[in-house]
This record gives sequence, C-alpha cells and structure tokens, in this order.
Amino acid sequence: MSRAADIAYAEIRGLILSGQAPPGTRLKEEELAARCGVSRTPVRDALRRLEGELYVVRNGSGMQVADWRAEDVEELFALRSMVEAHAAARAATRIDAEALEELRAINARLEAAIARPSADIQAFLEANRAFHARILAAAASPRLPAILSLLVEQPVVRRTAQRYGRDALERSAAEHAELVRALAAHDPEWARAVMTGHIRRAYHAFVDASGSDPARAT
Amino acid sequence: MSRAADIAYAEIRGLILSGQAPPGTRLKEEELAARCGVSRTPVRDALRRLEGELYVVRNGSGMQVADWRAEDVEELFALRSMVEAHAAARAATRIDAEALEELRAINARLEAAIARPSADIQAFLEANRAFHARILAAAASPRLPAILSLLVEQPVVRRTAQRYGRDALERSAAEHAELVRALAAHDPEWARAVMTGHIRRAYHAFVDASGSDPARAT
DNA sequence: CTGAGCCTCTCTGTATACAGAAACGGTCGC
DNA sequence: GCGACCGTTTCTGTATACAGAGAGGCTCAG
Repeated sequence: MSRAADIAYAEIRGLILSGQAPPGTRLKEEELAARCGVSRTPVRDALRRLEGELYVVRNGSGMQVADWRAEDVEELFALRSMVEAHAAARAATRIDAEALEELRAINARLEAAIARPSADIQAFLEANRAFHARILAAAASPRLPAILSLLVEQPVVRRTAQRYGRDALERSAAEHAELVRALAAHDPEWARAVMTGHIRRAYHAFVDASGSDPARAT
Repeated sequence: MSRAADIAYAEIRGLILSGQAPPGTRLKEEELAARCGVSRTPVRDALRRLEGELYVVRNGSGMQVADWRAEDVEELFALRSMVEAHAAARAATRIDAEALEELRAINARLEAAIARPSADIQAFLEANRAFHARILAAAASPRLPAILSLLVEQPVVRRTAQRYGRDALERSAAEHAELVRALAAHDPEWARAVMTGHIRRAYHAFVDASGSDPARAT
C-alpha cells in the first residue's frame, strides 16, 4: 500500500497503544503530520482507518483517543469469545493437514518461549497472535478478521500475558494443543468449547491482573 | 458531520446497493467526484469508510466493489444471529420502561404497515430497521453497532422482506412482540432465543427467496 | 466582580496541483 | 503472425492552499 499513510497509521496507533496519547487526547492533524514527517492528507487517511477500528472517536469536529478502559471489559471478552469460538468451530470443518501442522509448529514455538527459565513474554505474545491468526485464516470467512480487529485490543492481551504466572502460560499452551486436537478431529463443537474456555480464562486472568495492579484499575 | 463527504458516501453506497455499480466494478475517484459534484478529497474519505465497512475492497492500487454475493450467506446470517442475539440478551438486563414503550410503538407502526391490503414493504423495512436499532441502543455496547454494520447488508434484508408473504410479515411482527415481552421480563436467555430464531427464520426466508428467483441466484 | 458579546485564532473540511506508478496500446523485431 | 519492449495515458498518492466553523480569550458594560 501507500508509504506515508502507513507511516502515519503506525505512528498514531503506536502513540495510542503505548499510552503516550492517553484516552481523551485530542488528535490534531497538523501536529500528527509534523510528528510523522508527512502532510495532513495521509494523516487524515490514517485517522479514518483508526476511527473505523474504534481507536479514535469523533467528538463534533475533531478526533480524540477512544477510552476503551471505560468500556465494559466483560462485554468485550464476551463478544471476543463468541466470535473466536465461532471461528474455531468453522475452522474445524474446513482445516486441512497443512494448516494443522502449522498450528502445531506455532504452538511449539510458544512452548519453547515459555520453557526458558525466564519466560520470553514477547515471543509468547507473537506465537499466540500467530496461532489465533492461523485459526482465523482457516475459518475462511471474509468478515471475521474485520470483526475481530474491533474486539482484540492488543494492550489488553499484553497486560494479561504479562501478569501470567508460569502455570497460566503453560495452561495457554495446553489449551492450544487441545484446540489443535479438536480441529484435527474436525469437531466444531469441541473446538468452540475449547476456544470459549480459552478466552474466558484470559478474561479472568485480565480481571485478576487489573485488580492486583492499582495503577491500572479502571 | 461534513457535507460533501456525506454526499459522496451516500452516493457511492447507493451506487453499490442499487446494483448500478455491480461487484468488481473499479471505482475511480475522479469519476465519482464528478458524479457527486465534489472534489476527490471527500470521495477518498467516503471510500475509506466504505472500505472499513467492506463495501469496497482494494486490489493493488484502486478500489473495486466487493462481491458479497460470493460470500457464504449462511455464515453471514450465523454471525448476525449470534451478535444480534447477544445484543438482545444484553438489552434485556438493561432496558428501561421508556425504551420498551418505544419498541411497542415501533412495532405498532410495523403492524400497521403490513395490515393494509397491499402491505407497505417500505414502511415495514423502516420500522424493522428502527426496531433492531432500538434494541441495539438499549444494549449500550459501543462496539456492537460497528460489528453489526459489518454484518447487515441492507440489500439482503430488502430482498428477504420483498419475498415475504403476508404470513411471514405477520410472523415477523409477532416475533418482535415476543421479543418485547422477553425484554420486559428482563430475561436475557429468553431474549437471546427469540432473536436467534427471528434471524434464522429470516435466513431461511432469504434462501427460499433466492432459490425461487433465478435472476438472483448466486 | 461577573457575565455577555465580540473578536481572533486555530483546526477541520474541501479543493486543487503535482509526482510517481501502473496499465494500456502501439510499434518494432523476430 | 506473435511477442516483447517502450511510450503514453490515466489513476492514485501526496502536498499545499483556502474557506468556514468552532472554541477560547479579551474587553466592556452592568
């Protein structure tokens, strides 16, 4: 795709996700343009994309960083578990041997990342993302990726994972393995159930983590 | 919001939904700009929005009208029933008396529209849209509207409704009434069940309609 | 001292101009 | 006659210029 518009998109998204632009921050096109070293036009493009992904919201004229913390986190996880479970069920009826092998390889990477004495959270997150993305691809439904991009806030995933103890990390890996078995059996309801549990466990991990971290409490 | 960008959005969306721009059509910015009487800038904005809503897709450089007909229609309805049922369940726990009264009023309009000797499909569609929108609002979940906008293709709704016989129209009204009862009882599972059935019945109506309409068969 | 009105200033929305890339057609060589 | 290469044309991406709306501050009157 385009060069400048992608730079702007990545930069602004980074500002939001890193917390440098906290929720409620007014995003001024000119200021962002200067920061990205591009003109206002690609910045506008980037802001439209981010608006569609609900990272920013309009208030009157003018964009500001959306406050996802004010949202009902349980609702977010409920929607995500519903949609990802659906994706898993659909994938179960369509997945082929090659994709299953890829999933096993990805989960092997994930296990390797947490096997080290000090678990490599970054590698875990990357493998986890790849695992879910691969299942999404196997579901082969054009609209599912767009929907999930509205529901999966990477900061939430990261915060959740960073609070995982070793046992929780290992449980994640085990659930992934279980998911692969369900997919290999082409059993949609099994896959749905495992994925639902997987996401809902992540939800409770997130809530526990938030509760024990006063700075992050909403 | 802005004037020209909305004009462009409505115009282009209209072109797509009316079939004047069939799937696969290359959408040229300059051409659209001339057609809408605005410059390319608001047209670009409109195209970004439509891209986010999956009405158009990029291929390389250049946008073209997405081919939703190639999509798995059952999958679309499955997702929609899942999400709308969720919205109904959530609304059931939150709805207040005022909103319930509004829903009853809207459904009364709907019943009036189909009571006439020759049912007023246009009024039916409008009331139906308002009914679902009101429940969505009662669910009070910021992301649900964005998700549903990805799933509800108005041409599908219209084609389904136009094929409804009087009995199907009356069943729709009756299901709406049942939904209001479930919401009034603040019973999320009841509301979820009724909404699921409501959408799934619409799915079968759509399939039957498509099957009996060779020109529309995918 | 407070409130209202006006003025200014900034920011967005829109239009236009320019550059680069990709597609199309024509022509030349084989 | 067919294929490949090159030129042209067109379209998108980007930058900039301008106008209108809105917010904020300042001043003046009560």
